[in-house]
Amino acid sequence: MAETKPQTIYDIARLAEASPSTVSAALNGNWKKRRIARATVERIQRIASEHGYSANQQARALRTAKSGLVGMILPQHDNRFFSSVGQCFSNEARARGGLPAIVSTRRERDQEVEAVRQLISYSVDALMLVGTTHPEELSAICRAENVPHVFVDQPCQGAPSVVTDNRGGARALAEILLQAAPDAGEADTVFLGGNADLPATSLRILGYQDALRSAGRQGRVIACGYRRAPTRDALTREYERRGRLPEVLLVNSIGCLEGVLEFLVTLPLDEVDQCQLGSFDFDPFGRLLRHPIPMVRQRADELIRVAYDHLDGGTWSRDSFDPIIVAPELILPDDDHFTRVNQPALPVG
Amino acid sequence: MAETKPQTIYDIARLAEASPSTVSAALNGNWKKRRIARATVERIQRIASEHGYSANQQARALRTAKSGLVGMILPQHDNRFFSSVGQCFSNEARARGGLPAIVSTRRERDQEVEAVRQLISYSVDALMLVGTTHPEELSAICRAENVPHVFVDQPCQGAPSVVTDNRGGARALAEILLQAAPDAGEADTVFLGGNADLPATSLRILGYQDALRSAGRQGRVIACGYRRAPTRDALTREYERRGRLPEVLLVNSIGCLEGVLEFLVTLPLDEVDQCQLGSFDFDPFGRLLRHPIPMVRQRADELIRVAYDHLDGGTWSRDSFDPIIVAPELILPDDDHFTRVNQPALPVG
DNA sequence: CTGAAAGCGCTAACAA
DNA sequence: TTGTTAGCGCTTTCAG
Repeated sequence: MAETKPQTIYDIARLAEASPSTVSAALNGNWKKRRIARATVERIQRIASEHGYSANQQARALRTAKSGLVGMILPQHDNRFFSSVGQCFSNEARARGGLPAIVSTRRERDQEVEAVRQLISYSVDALMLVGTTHPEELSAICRAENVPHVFVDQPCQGAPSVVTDNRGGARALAEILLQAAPDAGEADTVFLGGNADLPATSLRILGYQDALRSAGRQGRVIACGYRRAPTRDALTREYERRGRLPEVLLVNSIGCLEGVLEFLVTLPLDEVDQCQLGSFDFDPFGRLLRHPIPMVRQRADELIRVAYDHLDGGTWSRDSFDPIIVAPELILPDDDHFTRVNQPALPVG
Repeated sequence: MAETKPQTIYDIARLAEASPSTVSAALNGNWKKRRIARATVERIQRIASEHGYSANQQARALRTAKSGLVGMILPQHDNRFFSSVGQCFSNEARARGGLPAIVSTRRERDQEVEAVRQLISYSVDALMLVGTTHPEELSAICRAENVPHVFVDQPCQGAPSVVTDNRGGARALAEILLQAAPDAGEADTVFLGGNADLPATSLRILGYQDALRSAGRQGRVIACGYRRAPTRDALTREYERRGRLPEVLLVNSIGCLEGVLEFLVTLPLDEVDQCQLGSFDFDPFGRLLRHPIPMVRQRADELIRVAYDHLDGGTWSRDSFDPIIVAPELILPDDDHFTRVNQPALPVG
C-alpha cells in the first residue's frame, strides 16, 4: 500500500511471480483455454484485486480491435421517448459489460455524420442509430468501416431497423378521437406536428388518413416540425384562421403537445372542452390533465431489446432489410392498464 | 478508391510520400511547432480527407494517456432534470471535441463505484458525477487515479461541486404556497418525497421549515424516496389518515409529482381544489394543469457550465472544497417569464 | 524542415 | 503449464 499503485500487468506479474501473458490470461478469462493452473489464476486474481488493478481498456482495444464501447446517436436526451431509449440502451449495454457512448445530434445531417465518424474512430463495437434523418448515408459509412449497426425508430434499406407501428398506432388513436367527436364537420379534424419528410410522421399521417377514410371524413395535416414553439404558433394561426379550435386534434409527439397546451391554456375553458385531443407520444401528465387524453406510447424497452438482438445475431450480408415492426401501446384516459395496439402491422413504405 | 481504404498514418504517409511522424504532426495540429512546410501539411491533409482517414483514438489514447472521453454518471436518463443535465453535458463535451460517455447508476452505491471504475479504465479525461449517493468514496477513487472530477447536484468535501440553492429555492416555493393558503391549520402543511439522508432533500426540508417558521406555522415531512409509486402510496396513506388532503403540499421532484397527481386524479375535483400544490422540480405540464402550479427549476445549463469550468481550471491540491451554489428559477403559474430566486444563498450543511 | 525508432499496455502466437 | 516476443496505431524524442 505504501508503494505506488500497480498500473500494468507487468506490475502484477512481478508481484505474483508470473509472466505478463499469464497475468493477462488469468485476468480476462482466457486462462481456461490456456490451461493455466487454477492455483496460479487464483493467486493472480487475488493480487490484482487487492491492488485494485484494472486493465487499460485503450491498450486492450488497440490490440484486439474490440473496444467495449457501444455507440448510440439520438436526436436529443431531453425528451421523454428518447431519454427512455437512452436509459434502456444504457442498461442493456452495461448488462453486457459494454460502455455506452450516447451522442445527441439534433436531427441534423452534419451532426449525425460527424458523430458516427467520431464514434467509429473510437472503434465502437456496434452502433445504434435512433431517429436519424439520413439513415442510408450513415449506414453506408458504417458498412464501409465494418461496424455492426441497427436503426431504431427509423427504417433503413441497408441495415436492420426496428420501428414502431406508426401507421397502426396513429390509426387506432385517430379512431378513438373520431368516435369521441362523431359530429365533427368536414375538415374539422387536424393532424399537427412532425416532419412529413420523415417516415415516422408520414406513416402516422397515413394511419390518420386510414381512420378518416373508414369514417367517411376528411381532415387537415399541419406538419410543422417537432418543436414546441413552432407548433404553438401553427395552432395559433390555425385557430385564428378558422375562428375556433378544430374538433379533433391529433398531436404528433410530446414536444408538439407542449406547444399545443401552451396555446390552449390561453383560451377560455369551454372552448378547449370542445376539442378532442390525442397525442402520438406518451407523457404521464397526459393522464392528469383537466381532460385526460388518449396517448400512444412507443415501447422503448422492446425496441432496444429487439435492436440489440440484431447486433448480436447480425446477418450483414443481405443487401436489403425489412424493418421490424413493434406495436406501440394505446393508453386510454380511463385505463389503468395499457392496451397494446394489436392490429396487424401494416406494411411500411 | 478501388484499393482498400487507408487505415493508418503509414498508409497516408506512403500516399503522401512523407514519413509517419510528419503525417501525425500534420494531422493533429502539431505541425506548427514542428515547423513543417505549409505545402506538406496541406498535401497530407488533402490526401487524408480525400480518403476519409481518421485517426484511431485508441492508439492515440494509449500513447498520450488522454482519451478524449469525458465520463458522466447520473441516477437515470429518463427524468426531466437529469436528461437535461445529460443534454447540456453532451453539448459541452462535443463542443470541446470530447466524446461523452454517460452511465446511469440508479442512486446505488455499487453501481456508482463500478461505473466510476469502468470509466477510469477507459482513461476518461474527466468525470462529472451527478446526484450520487456516495460522493466521498467516489472522489477518493478518482483522486487515487488522478482523474479530474466534479460533482453536480451533490456537495462533496474532497472535490469541487456545483449545487442548486436547494434551501433558498424550497423556502421561496414554500412561501408562495403558504401565502396562497393563509388559513391552513397547524400541521396541515406537508413536504413530500425525497431522501432525507441526501443533502439535496435535507436542505429543501430546511428551506421549507424556514418558511414555516417565519410564517409562525408547523408542518409535516414525508421523505418517501424519489419514485412515483411509493410517493403515490405515501400520499394515499396520509389522505386516509387525516380524511382529506393537506392544504399545502410541497412535492420534492417530478417523479414524486407524478405519483401525487396519480393519486389526486382519483379524487373529486373539489377536494383537489383545496390543496395548494407546488413542485421542487420543473415540468412544462405543471403550467398546464387544471390549476397551474408553482415550480422551482434547477438550471441544468448553468450547473454544467460552471462544473465544466472547474474541470478546466481545476485546482486539485486543496483538501476541502466549498460547493458552488447556483440559484434555481422560480416559475409561477401566471408568469410567462421565469423569476430567478435571488435571495442570498444560504450556507450549505 | 523531415525521418527513424522507441514505446504506451495489452494479447496471442509460438516456444519451452 | 508457463514464458518470450512481436506487434496493434499512434506520438515524440532525437538525429539528421
